[in-house]
Amino acid sequence: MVTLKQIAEKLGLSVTTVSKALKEYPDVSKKTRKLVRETASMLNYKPNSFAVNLRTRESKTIGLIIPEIVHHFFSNIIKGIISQAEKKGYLVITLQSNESYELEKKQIDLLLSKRVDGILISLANETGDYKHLTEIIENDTPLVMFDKIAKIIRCSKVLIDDRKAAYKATEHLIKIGCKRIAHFRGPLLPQNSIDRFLGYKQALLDYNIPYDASLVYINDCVDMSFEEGKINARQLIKDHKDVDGIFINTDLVAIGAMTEIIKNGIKVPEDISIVGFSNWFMSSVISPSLTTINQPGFEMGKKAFKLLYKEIKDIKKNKAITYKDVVLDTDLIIRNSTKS
Amino acid sequence: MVTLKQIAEKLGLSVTTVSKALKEYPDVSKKTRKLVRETASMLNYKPNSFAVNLRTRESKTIGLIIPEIVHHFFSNIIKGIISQAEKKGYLVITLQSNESYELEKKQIDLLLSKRVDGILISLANETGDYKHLTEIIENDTPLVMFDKIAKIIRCSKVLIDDRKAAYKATEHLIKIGCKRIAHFRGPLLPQNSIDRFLGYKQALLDYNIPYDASLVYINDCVDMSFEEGKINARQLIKDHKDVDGIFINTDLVAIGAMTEIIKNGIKVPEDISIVGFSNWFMSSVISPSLTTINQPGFEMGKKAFKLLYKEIKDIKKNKAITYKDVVLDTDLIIRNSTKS
DNA sequence: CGATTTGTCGAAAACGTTTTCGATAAGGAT
DNA sequence: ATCCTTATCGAAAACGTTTTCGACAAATCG
Repeated sequence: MVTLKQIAEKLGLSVTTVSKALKEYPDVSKKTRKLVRETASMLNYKPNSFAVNLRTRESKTIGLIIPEIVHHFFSNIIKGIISQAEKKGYLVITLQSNESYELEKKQIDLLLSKRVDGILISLANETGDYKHLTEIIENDTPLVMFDKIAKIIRCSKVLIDDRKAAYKATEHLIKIGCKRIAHFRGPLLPQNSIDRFLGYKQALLDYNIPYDASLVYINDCVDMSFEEGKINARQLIKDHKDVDGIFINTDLVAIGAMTEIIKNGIKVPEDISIVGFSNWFMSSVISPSLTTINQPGFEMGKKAFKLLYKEIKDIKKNKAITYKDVVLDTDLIIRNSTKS
Repeated sequence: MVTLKQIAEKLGLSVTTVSKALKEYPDVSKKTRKLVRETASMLNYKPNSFAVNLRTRESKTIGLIIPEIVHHFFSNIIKGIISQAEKKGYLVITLQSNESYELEKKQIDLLLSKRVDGILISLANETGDYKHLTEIIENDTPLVMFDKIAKIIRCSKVLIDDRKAAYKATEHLIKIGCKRIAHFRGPLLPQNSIDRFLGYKQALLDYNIPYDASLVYINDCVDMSFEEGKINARQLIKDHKDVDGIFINTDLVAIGAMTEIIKNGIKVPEDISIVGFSNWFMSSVISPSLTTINQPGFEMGKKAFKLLYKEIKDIKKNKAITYKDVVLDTDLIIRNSTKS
């Protein structure tokens, strides 16, 4: 590996001058600059980033912690983050918390000890304690949370308006004539679940439909799976013969529920209309195609990185950083699982 | 940030001794070791990884280049890689080539200049020239290719037996009684396409079914999309009224084709049986569910990292590295898009 | 012509580790 | 007493950059 020193010796210059020549310093003549440039590219010189990191105290690398990589929404976010980071010359170290609080903690420690320039995180469902997050901030490492956030933590956040989205979804069911609308809300803890539930409830309220707690199905297992949808659907069919609409937390669960419902001879959307959440690709492909809420994953990733980038720059300039909450809007995508 | 020097001064020791005490060197007394340990953890000391990297010439970080992140198979691979890397104390920098040769080249440059300890790559479809790959090897950076590989390059590879898998798929169609079997092979270049095509052809040969080139549909656009399947299917229906089976390069395309076929009043699997490739999650969920080939993405990722890890260790010990080709087996998953 | 500015360069410190090689003292053996 | 081992520590070099500060010559100015 060729170093500055080698170039310097070859040209009879000092390391200082060579370094300066390569970085547009004004106090080196055009002639030597050209000379240095040429031999550097001739020898295929690449600055040793370890040394640069040590000297400049930054690594041009950020950390990303996500609950689950194999997930249409999240992988879109990852893609958005990486694409934006690359534009600004940053690399992304990705870790998966597997929805585990313990892992999340360990991984934050790992990233901090690697001295990444900033951290992007979407919280695990399990996470209820935030000491590990405040540790990031105390470490003066910029932090931006997205999607699964903790409201208490003082940092920038980018999220979608789950409440509004759930409201839209439920409102749609109401407007097409549903009277008894169930809700599969998934786990209890995460803010997303709560907000979606609140949106659902608000819509019922606004349209004078009585709220019935027995129509809300909770699943506290960690992963929101296809099976979960089936189980809930089976239970729902048994419990409530009169349900004519369901708003479901996730497309995957919705698809599970829909297949189970259809298997039981109930027609979708004629007997029961279903609205999902996330707009997974497959939702447009199954039959009947699923009415759902589109979450802009790619945009969310891009935005999250942009916020982080700004904080990194601000911290370097010793400017006070201002925390922003960015709320991305969602679209209701009407397909064939809801009657028209 | 607390450094070795600060601990040393606080205890009236030298930096050397502190460093040794923290790393189980034998020439430091148990008493001082304990003392150093305690104050280090009290002060929340974390070694500056920039300095460690510079000194030890390794970053405990590897690079990963993948054509497309938002993809069930690939994101499973990523997950496998990251999970295995984490076990060994390695972090993963992920980049996406977007199926572009130029980007791929740039990203390899980026990773090399970051001095990652090794590189894992799945080639872009566009890539036909391999100079950037040999550059990695000349750089003494371990390289392992997976899935989309270049046979000529001397490095370890992990791949699935596309040929055998395609053979299995085609054989299945033959055994259930199909006589005129079409093949949507996707783009021309990548080895996967070629091998799958060869497997298809071999199966026909072995079962004495004449090969008809007009039954093979090629798509040279870069992304294998849902639309592509529809277009091909439309063409196929027009060209050949007698086709009773299709083996399709990718589940996504297969699903596109299937919806188009059904839309045209042709019954699946009664009139035409369809076999896909990849076992995307959604394939089990659509109706009719899709018979397909299961690609073990997670295992592939794990295996790829394991190979890379071994090479990294061997290079450090100056041991000669031996290149391995690992072939992972696939399963035919029979569902409802093929008659029984 | 002396004084000052401008244009080029290099010495040296610093970033925080790791590791080699001695140094010293204490203890044991002879 | 001398010699050798053993245990414990530290000085110093090295990794390869970046950046500050000063040195020197040449050019400009009054």
